[in-house]
Amino acid sequence: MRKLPSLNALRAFEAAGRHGRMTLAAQELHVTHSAISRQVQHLEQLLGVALFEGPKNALRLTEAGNRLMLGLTPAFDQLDLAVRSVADTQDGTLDVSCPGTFTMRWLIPRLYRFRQAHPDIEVRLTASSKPVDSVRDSFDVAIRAGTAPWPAELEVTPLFDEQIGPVAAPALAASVIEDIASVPLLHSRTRRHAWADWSRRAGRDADDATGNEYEHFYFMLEAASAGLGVCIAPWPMVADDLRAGILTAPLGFIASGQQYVALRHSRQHRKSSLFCDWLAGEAKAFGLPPGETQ
Amino acid sequence: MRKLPSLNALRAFEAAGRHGRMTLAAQELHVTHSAISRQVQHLEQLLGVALFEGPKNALRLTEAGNRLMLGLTPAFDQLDLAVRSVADTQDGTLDVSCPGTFTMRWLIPRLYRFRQAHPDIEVRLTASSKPVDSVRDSFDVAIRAGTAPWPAELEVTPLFDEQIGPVAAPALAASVIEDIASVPLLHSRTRRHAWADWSRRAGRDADDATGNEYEHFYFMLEAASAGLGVCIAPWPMVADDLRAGILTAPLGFIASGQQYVALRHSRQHRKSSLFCDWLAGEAKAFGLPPGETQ
DNA sequence: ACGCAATGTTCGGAAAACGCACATGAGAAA
DNA sequence: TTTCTCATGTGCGTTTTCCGAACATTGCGT
Repeated sequence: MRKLPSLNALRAFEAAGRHGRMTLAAQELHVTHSAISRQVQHLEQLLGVALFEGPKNALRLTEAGNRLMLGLTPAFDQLDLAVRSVADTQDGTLDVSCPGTFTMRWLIPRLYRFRQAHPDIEVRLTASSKPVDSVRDSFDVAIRAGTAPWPAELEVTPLFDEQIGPVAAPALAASVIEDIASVPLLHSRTRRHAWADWSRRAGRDADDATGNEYEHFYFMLEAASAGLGVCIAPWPMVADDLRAGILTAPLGFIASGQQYVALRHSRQHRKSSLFCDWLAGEAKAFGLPPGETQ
Repeated sequence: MRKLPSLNALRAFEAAGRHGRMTLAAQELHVTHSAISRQVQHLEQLLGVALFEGPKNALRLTEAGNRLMLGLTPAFDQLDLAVRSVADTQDGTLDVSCPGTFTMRWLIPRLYRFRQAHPDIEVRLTASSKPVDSVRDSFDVAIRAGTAPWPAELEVTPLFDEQIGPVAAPALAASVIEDIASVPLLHSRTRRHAWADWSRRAGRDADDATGNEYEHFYFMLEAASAGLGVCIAPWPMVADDLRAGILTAPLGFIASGQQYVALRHSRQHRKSSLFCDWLAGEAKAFGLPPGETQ
């Protein structure tokens, strides 16, 4: 049978023992030092032992105080963990898993608007493109490009269909239109079949990629912006560069057959819901590629 | 940074979840069911999730409730352990380490008086005669016979000097007085030199023990009581038998040079202090052997 | 000696926690 | 179907806990 003294007093003592100063504990717990002082004294009275010793301006834990700290700190940590695992409030952290380039090219440039709308929510981003494991992965929301079916236990928020097309620096636009084969066809290691896929969907002869291979999609895009060639890119990834005139899409965009979606646990989690709703809104406002035909 | 809700509400929920009934949780925590009900509801509001579901008379934990319980129960157990490890109050358990025969012959016959005086203290006895290791041994109080110096970090309460002398059944008293060598000199394995020590201190010729050897002092005493011989015994161990006429000490008692003491940690532990004070009182009331000359 | 920082103490007020009385709902028994 | 019992829920007033503010005390550094 447990016999616990005032939990509030235990919490105050633990904070004071951890900080070594009652004023710091008071700051952590958002009370005055005198409240901490009284709680610690109250606990000493309840337990019948001194927990601090030494002069006022240089308090030290007693041996009993040290021993109590050994148990209290992990116990309160565990309470905190337990509470965090179920709390569903409108503040706190939100873990978002997202492909790296999408994070950099689309999400991060827009995330400030979510922070403005929900300043109490701290969004933590993790780069990942791998298939979602709803049991093992510890995300709140995962953004992915792919095709249905999505894991049945997750709630799916569609963002936009993926549109792909050749993009290059504006100086290469005429060459691309006249004879695309005259321009180096850049590709990335992660999407080696990008050109073949695009050709098939665009109804063109299968073109092999003749230009350099880049380890990351982001590097390939930078090469294209620098005029080193033309590459196949999804519309969301290059939309801002197109609008800025850094890149151009001489042959337009076509659907790739994949879709961007946000996935979250079906359990009603307010922060996840808020985030997915916000994503959907941003995707809608994002619009379609210029001259999109299908 | 921890962010903990009302600890009181967490405690109420944990008890309700463990018992599966709010009324039982109320009993455990010595409040009414309505207090538990309100605390659980308050916690549900703070966390933003339901923790119980189902009809009033058959509440079940929700999935979130179950998950919270997984963390809360061990955390509260740890808080309890931590508090118990330092609490020094006037109730609870007291661990006493004591030589086995002293336990049986002196302490146990008197312990009921300590229990009467302090019904909230549960005394746990451990038999041991080995030298006290103040760091490794987990006793609150240790009773030992020996000589100074005692370990410096322990507080010493003297109980009585050890007085030893030959004891036998009353039927053998005359023989012992007339010619002690005519009676079997019993000894125990643990004190093989008892007769030689006594002889030297009594100013007699060194007598070798000629009687049976007994593995335990207690067995040897039983043999003496049964008239099988005479043995050397400390006064406290045989005082009650002498008073009852079961044994007699024809040649009286002399100091053995050893002392019985109670040892406890210098730290102010109330139960230990209470116990040592009581021991000292009982030792004083115990008195000296009859006809004690030195 | 003085100033500063840290804790300790007292008092009154605010907030949390509580008991009590009554309400509600579900299941069992008549 | 009705009634009873048991368990939780709700509202109100009371009690207890907790707190801030103001002041006191102590030790250290200048």
